[in-house]
Amino acid sequence: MRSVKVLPNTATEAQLPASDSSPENPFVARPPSSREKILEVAESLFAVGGYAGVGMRQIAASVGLSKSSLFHHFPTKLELYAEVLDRVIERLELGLCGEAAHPGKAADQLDHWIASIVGTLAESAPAARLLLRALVDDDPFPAIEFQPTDREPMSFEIRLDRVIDRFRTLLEEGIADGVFRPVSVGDAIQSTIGAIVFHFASGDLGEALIGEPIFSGSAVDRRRREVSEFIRRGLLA
Amino acid sequence: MRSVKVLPNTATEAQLPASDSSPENPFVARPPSSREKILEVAESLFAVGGYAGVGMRQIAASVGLSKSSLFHHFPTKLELYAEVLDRVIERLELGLCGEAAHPGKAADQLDHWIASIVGTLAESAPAARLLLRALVDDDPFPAIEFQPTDREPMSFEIRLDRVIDRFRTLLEEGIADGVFRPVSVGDAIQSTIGAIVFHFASGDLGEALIGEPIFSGSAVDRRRREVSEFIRRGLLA
DNA sequence: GGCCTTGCCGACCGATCGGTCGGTCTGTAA
DNA sequence: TTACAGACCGACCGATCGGTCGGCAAGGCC
Repeated sequence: MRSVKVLPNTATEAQLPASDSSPENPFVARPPSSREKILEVAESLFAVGGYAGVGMRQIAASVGLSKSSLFHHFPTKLELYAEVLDRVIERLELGLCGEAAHPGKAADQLDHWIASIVGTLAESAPAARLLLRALVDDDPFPAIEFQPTDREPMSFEIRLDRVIDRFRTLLEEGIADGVFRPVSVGDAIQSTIGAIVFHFASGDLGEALIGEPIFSGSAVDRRRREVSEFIRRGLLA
Repeated sequence: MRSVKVLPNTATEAQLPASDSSPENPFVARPPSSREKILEVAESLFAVGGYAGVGMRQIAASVGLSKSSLFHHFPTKLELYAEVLDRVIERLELGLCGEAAHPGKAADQLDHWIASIVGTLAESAPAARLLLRALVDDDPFPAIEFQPTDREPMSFEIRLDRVIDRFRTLLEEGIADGVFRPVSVGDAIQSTIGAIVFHFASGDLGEALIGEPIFSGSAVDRRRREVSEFIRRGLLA
C-alpha cells in the first residue's frame, strides 16, 4: 500500500545547508522546522502512549499546530509513526557506526557496542521505550486489523535486523575465537537486548529501583559500567 | 474511585463445587464461565494490542458475546484490564510461592527464582508482553490524560513491587555473604528483569533470532538454561 | 500587476470509541 | 404459578478517532 516513500522533505533538507553556511547568526539557533518539531513531539508522545494511545489532535496541540497541519507534513498517522521509528534506529546506527572503526578483540568490540547503545539510549528518553514497543508489538505496529499477508518489511525493521545481524556476527566470531562461551547465540542476543533496552524504558519503576532519575548523569554512568560488566561476565569464557 | 472490589462472581464460585460434586458427568468438561473466557480473551488481545489498541467490541466478538455483556461482568474497560494484569502477577506469585519453600544458598535461590519465572512466563504467551507493557507504560495504564495526582497504587503495582522487593533481598543477602559480586542492586534487578521478560515478549523477532517458536518445548528448555547461566555468571563473585 | 508554491487553518466527514438503557430469556426458590 | 435474579442482547448516546476539503496569508518569480 505505502509506496517506496522518498518523502519530499525538501524544506528541511534545503534549509539546513543554507542556514549552516551562515553560522555566525546569533539569533534563533536554528528555529526547528515544524516538521522537525512534529517528529520530536510525536516521538515523546508515542513513547509513553504507544501508537494507538496517542491521537493526532494530541500531537498537534503539543506542537502548537492544528491537526490539519500535521497532515500537511505527513500523509497518514502511520507514516508519521514510521518516520519517528526511523529516526530512533538511525541514531542507534550512527552511534554504532562511529564505534565500528574500533577493531580489536571480540571482548573489546562488545564493550564498545554496549557503551554505544547505552549512550544513544541515554541521550533521549523516548528512544528506549519506542524501541521496546517496536520490538514487542507484533510485526510493526500494534493492533492493525488487516494483515496484508505479505507486508513490506518497512525501513525500520530491516535496519534493525541489520544491526542485530552485526551483533550476531560479533558473538559468533567471539565464540569461534574462544573468547566467549559457546552460548546459544540467539538467546544471548535476547538477553543482551533485554538487559540493555529495558532499563531505559522502565520509567518510574526503574527510578524507584535505582533511587535516582534514570537519565541523570550519575545513573547513566553507573548503568554503563554495571550492564557492561554484567553482560561481559555472562558471555566471557 | 474503585472500591475494595470483592466482585460478586457468584455464578462461577457457586457453580464450580456443584459441578465438582458430580465428577462422572462426561459432557462439557467444566464449560469455562463467561467471565473466565472474557479474561482469557482479553489477556491475549491486550498483550498484542495494548490497552488503547483493543476495543471492547473486539473483545466481545472474540469471546462470542455482545459488548453489553462485557459490561455486565466488568464495570469499565479499565477494571477489566486491571483484573487481567492481576491474574498475570498472581500466576507469577504462585510460581514463586512454590519455590519459596526452597531454602539454601543465595545462588541456588537465584536459580530457583529464574526457573520459576521463566516457567510461568513460558506457560502463557500473553503474560510476558502484558508484564512488559505494564512495566514500561508509565504508571499503570497508557495514555491516561488526567493524573489524579495521588492515584491509588492498584493491586497489580503493589504486588509487583512486593515480588521485586523479595528479589532485591535475595541479591543483597547474596552480596553480604560474598556469593554475588558487589553490584549495584538496582541495576542488577533491571538487567535481570530485562533479560528474562523481554525474551518471552519479543514475538516474531525472538522467533527469528532463535530459529524456532519461542514457546516450543525445546526453546523454553534451552532458554531456561541459557538465561539462568547468563545471569548467574553476571552476578556471581 | 498576476501567479504559483508552501505552511497553516477551521469546518466537516464517516467510523469507531466506551458506556448506558430497556428489555428478553432461563433457572431456581417459594 | 408467581417472583426474582443473573446472563445476555440490540439500540442508542456523546465523544473522539483519522482524514479530507476549501480557503487564507506570505514569499519568490515572471
